[in-house]
Amino acid sequence: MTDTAATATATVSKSEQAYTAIKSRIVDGTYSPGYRLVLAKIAEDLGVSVVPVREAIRRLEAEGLVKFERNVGATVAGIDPTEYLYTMQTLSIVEGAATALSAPLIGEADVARARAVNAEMRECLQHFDPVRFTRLNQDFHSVLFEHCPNPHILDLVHRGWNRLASLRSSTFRFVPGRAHESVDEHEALLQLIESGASPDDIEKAARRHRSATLDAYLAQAAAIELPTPQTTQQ
Amino acid sequence: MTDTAATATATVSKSEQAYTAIKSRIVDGTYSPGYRLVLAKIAEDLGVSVVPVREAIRRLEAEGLVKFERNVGATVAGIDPTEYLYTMQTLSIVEGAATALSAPLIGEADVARARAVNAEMRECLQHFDPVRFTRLNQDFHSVLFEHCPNPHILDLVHRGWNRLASLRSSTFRFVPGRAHESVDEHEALLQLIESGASPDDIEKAARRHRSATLDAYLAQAAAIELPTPQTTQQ
DNA sequence: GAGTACGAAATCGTATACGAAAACTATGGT
DNA sequence: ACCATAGTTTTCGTATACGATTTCGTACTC
Repeated sequence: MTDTAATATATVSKSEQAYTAIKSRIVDGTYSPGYRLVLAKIAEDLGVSVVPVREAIRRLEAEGLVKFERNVGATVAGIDPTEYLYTMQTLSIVEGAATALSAPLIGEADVARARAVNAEMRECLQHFDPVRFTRLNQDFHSVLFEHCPNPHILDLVHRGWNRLASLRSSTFRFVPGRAHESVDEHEALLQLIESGASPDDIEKAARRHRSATLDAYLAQAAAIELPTPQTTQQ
Repeated sequence: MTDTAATATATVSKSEQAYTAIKSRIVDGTYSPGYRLVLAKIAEDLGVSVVPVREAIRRLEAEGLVKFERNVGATVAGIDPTEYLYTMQTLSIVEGAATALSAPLIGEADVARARAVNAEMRECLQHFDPVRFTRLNQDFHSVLFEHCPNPHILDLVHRGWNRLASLRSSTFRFVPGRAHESVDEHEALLQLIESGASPDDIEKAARRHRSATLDAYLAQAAAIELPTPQTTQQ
């Protein structure tokens, strides 16, 4: 592992290294929202100087994963219902488009794979395993949009998912009732694709699928009077 | 002017300065596609060192305005029919969504302003003034999406427009026949909005408006056997 | 006791410097 | 005449250093 990293180090710039390292730590939750990213500290951790770290952080800022304030420092972009709404809405749009554009390129093997994943998701509901459910959910949708022929749109989708991952979205999204609906909608989506439905219908369905998740969260958040908005600080 | 810049310098980081300066030079065409951005040279021009320039360029890379290659250097993102297609397709999606989300917030004053702009665009067609036409076109669409309540989507729209600007898109887009259609479609869009049409219909219309421009270009490009793909070099 | 002012510590921002990689040029061989 | 190769130049990549700014803690005043 360290070996692989070292080998890679030879061909990859340190700034790239830092970017990847920090990004994955944000996405996997090692650095959770609000966490203060002190340049010097990260630089030391990664065994590089501050310049590449700074550069990496600026790039992550552009992706919305990091919040950067002049002369103050960088923090992992915070959890905030409004941001969640923005992100989900944007994702519903770009993901819907990506799925529609992918649809004609999705083969039987892909559908079979997606079905297998969806079946596993059903199991997760039995054993109540939200973490695994969330991961599988990403796998499922990856199958749907991974063939998208427009790399710009695909990139936007990935950014959205990363954003959600960094927001530890499973805490948001795992509304049990909604999860059951979700797997049903997945099956419906697959059938729509299999049946060669129009891109427009597929797009609508994909979009609605995500919107529904957002709505479920909003409804719950309103009901429980927002347990999540632990505003800014870490 | 220099005065204003100097005053601003006091409160704005040099990296920010560099970012803004380079960005505007790309968007306004001072640095045209393929132009080589030599760090040291830009640094000298702006009176700063290479570090902030490098940072700025990395940020511009994230926005797709700059292409950056390890150990080789940065160039202004090139003109390339494929990229144009990707950008336009993406823009049609996000702009369509932005317009639909804005629509309920567009007031009579906005519509009037848009009409005035559109009238001017008609004039530009008489006097054949593509540059002004392009600028007005942006103004027109700004009215349509500027009220978009989702800043993420709005940001994506802006990035798309900047991208097109950097691609000197008027050379692409100003297909005379298409320009006439375009102003008509603008009027139709305004009427749709005035009549309180469903967001869905507005989105479709806005999206189609842009797709049609793309199609017109593609048709022309196919006909003239691509005069534009002056591939990479500057 | 609360609020303000001052000083120390932490952290950021950027210039400078130097090593490394790529691009270019010139020279020699076939 | 053309290709390969070695040397030179350009340009990038990053470490280090230091000044600037903010933050935090402490003491002082009202």
